[in-house]
Amino acid sequence: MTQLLIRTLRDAPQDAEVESHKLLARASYVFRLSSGVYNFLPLGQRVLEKLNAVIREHLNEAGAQELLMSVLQPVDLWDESGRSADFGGLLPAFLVKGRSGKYVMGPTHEEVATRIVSTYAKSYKDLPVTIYQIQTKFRDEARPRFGLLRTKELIMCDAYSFDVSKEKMTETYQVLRDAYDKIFETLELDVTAVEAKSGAIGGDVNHEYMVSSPIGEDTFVSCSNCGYSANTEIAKKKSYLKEEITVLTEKILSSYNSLSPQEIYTPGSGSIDDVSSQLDLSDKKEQFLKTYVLKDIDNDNIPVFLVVTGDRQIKIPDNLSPFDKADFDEHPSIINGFVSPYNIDSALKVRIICDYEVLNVPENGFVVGANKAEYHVKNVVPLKDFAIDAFEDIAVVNEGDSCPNCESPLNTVRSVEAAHTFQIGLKYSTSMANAEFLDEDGINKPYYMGCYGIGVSRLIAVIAETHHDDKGLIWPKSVSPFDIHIVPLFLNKDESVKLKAVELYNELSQKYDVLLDSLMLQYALGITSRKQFAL
RNA sequence: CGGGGAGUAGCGCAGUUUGGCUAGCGCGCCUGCUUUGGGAGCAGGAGGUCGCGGGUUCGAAUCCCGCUUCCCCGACCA
Repeated sequence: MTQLLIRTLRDAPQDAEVESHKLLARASYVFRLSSGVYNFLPLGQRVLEKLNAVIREHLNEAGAQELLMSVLQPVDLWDESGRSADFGGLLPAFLVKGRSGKYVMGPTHEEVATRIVSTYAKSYKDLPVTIYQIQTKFRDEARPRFGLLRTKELIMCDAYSFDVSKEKMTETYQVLRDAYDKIFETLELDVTAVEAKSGAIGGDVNHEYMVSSPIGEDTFVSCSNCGYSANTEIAKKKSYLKEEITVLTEKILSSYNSLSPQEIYTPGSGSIDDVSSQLDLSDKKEQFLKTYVLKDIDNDNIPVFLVVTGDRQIKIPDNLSPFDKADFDEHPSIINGFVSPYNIDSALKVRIICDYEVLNVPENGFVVGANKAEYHVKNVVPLKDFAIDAFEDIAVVNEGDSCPNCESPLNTVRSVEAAHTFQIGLKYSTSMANAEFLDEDGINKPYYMGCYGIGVSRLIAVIAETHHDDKGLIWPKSVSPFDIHIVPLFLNKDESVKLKAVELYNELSQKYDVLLDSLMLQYALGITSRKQFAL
């Protein structure tokens, strides 16, 4: 007989906003101790263990070996790989100062994994090797939110592969991705693997495993025709060839001769939203040009204007960094809020890059900033009224844009990132000491690495988010805390009921996870739903 | 870090504007009796530094000052 620590709530805690958090809190799966810090109650722990079992099964099948790395990692290790700097002085990690030495509470384990494998796998005969662990990670999130979806302390399954060559790394990568596919299939989650930004992990090829959800923090695009899919952070849209640009340029230059730029007074309107509503054109933001001011950190910090149509946002290229206040102070002719590629101060050295969409000039030209406080300019035609140094695909893809491969319209899907896999190549093996193996030709070579992460605690929220109805949670069979719930009735009237219930429990629990409910023996069936784990 | 909202019993809330009886209500919890096919009824009961500190006042959940925690939007996001 069980005495499960459960206290279901009719009302969700006031601080629970998203459905998964409400359901998991109301049904006693998780308990929030502090912002972004969650505790798993007995029911939640059972789900976690089931999830882990699914993950282990498929990773083991893929030849990965489970181990357990330390939470504490010496800061020296991060200095060695160069990532203390990447992470802005380790700010996003929790720092711990011991009696001797400084540590981070592991936000991720590439360095440790590299150190371990490079100690034990020194010969090409030892490779490939893939290690993994399921462990709590610590990330000092600027803003934890959405319940278990973004937390400071999270449970993750992270795997690291080590190969002798790029080709072998690619093969291993595929093996692990196949395992991931099986894991998500078992969990009854509909995931889409998309191309994504590698961020501070590093490497070129990487995939995010996205689960469609209206509360997702990410958006990816997908092409139903050719299958192209990518996170909007890096997604491409149709680009134009040089010849096409030439043709369009000539067309623009010959078609807009009657237009001439005209200054308009737009007090207080320093954003596209403001100015478009002031001009009564808030549903026609594509007729505006938005200019982002950045600096080229590889090239003497010269200003770069990224120009997109007003309905779009930009993807910031790696070599550019946004202007801060000091930068604006240094360039007084660049007026924040009214910046424009038109009528630039002649003394200013600036590079102007336009998105391809800027070639789609509206009938009356664009409305742009005037490079003068409180003013904009209308009837401005690119190429005619201002010069452009280059056209590039710098705008974030919008719904309906053309696919870069097949030009079909792209869909955008809001989503939650459930997992992320990376081919990181030589990043750690070349930056860290002795991260080499002896190859069959007698030469020491760096490992080709891959890294793979599944957000285990986040998955619980993702599953809850996608597997429920208006009455409560409906777990996939593979992770349900119990398979069978026995509720004996009329216990106090008939002793044989109890005997029978126990007998049934003993029999069924040979093969299933059974909950024999002793907490409500004197109650009618009606009240049992009070303690249903599905709530 | 910028903007907005909130903190009163385990959970959800009222009371605060206009200071004044012993700080209330629903759910949950405990005891007893009754009830037994869809979140039981009746009776009795336990449980509160009104987020924290200071101030004003005869008197503060309520007014003033400071702090703190939590949530949301944004920035950020390995």
